[in-house]
Amino acid sequence: MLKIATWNVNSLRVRLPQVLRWLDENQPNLFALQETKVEDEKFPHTAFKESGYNVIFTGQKAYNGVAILSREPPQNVLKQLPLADADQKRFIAATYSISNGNNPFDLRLVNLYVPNGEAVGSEKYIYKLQWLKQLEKFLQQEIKQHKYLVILGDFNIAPSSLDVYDPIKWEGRVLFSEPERMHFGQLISMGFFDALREISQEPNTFSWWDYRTFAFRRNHGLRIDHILITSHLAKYITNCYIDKELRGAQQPSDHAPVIAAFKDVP
DNA sequence: ATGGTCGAGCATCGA
Repeated sequence: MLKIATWNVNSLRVRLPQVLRWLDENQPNLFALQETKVEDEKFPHTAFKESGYNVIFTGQKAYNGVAILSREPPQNVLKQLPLADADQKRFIAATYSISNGNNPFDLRLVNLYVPNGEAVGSEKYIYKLQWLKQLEKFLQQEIKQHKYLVILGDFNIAPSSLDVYDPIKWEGRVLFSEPERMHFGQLISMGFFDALREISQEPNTFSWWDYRTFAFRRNHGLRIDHILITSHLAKYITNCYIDKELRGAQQPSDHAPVIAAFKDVP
């Protein structure tokens, strides 16, 4: 049994009690976090060690920042997307030896905080598309080298109209524009599987709701947080779901965690 | 109706 999860926490220091409680209750092997919004010197690593988790992170003041909590120790850690902006801390990857009964295998985990893009046509939008292009170049190499490869995090892309509460209103807007969806489709044609869609085709399954306009209460959300897996893992997936409970908690992140579970690989 | 609310860190920016 292997459990992998991702959550955009929107400030790790504010959400730390929620992260620790969620870890204790769910016991994932691997937990990817985005928008930690904390410099490395101020990262709260001791709290995770006390919970029995290894942690790797790369962050900066006020914006961005990613981390991976893991039961297994990290190997071959990479803290930057090659050929992308090194000033924005949006990428961290590592390899983990998964026990898998008595038949261990190496799993490569790539944790992303894809640029938001602000508005279609803006400078930030162009930066987002360039960043995604570099990601695809990187993953074309990575997928050759790693049989068990997982790409997860906040992609800031809703892949299809099933993933948007009002697709007509959202058509052509940032997070749901055609070029962004094409990039997501590129990852699928590269050989990745959308873990949630391996389990369920339900519409209105969202991972992010705007803080404004009572969006969560009205389920006005988008599914922009994803777990992508190679076919070798897709064969053994047993469950994938979004834990909406945390979004309804006191002082919530605007995102909810996504969780995927796998049975042992023969 | 181009608003609204968070978080970081102290005026505004980013989402």
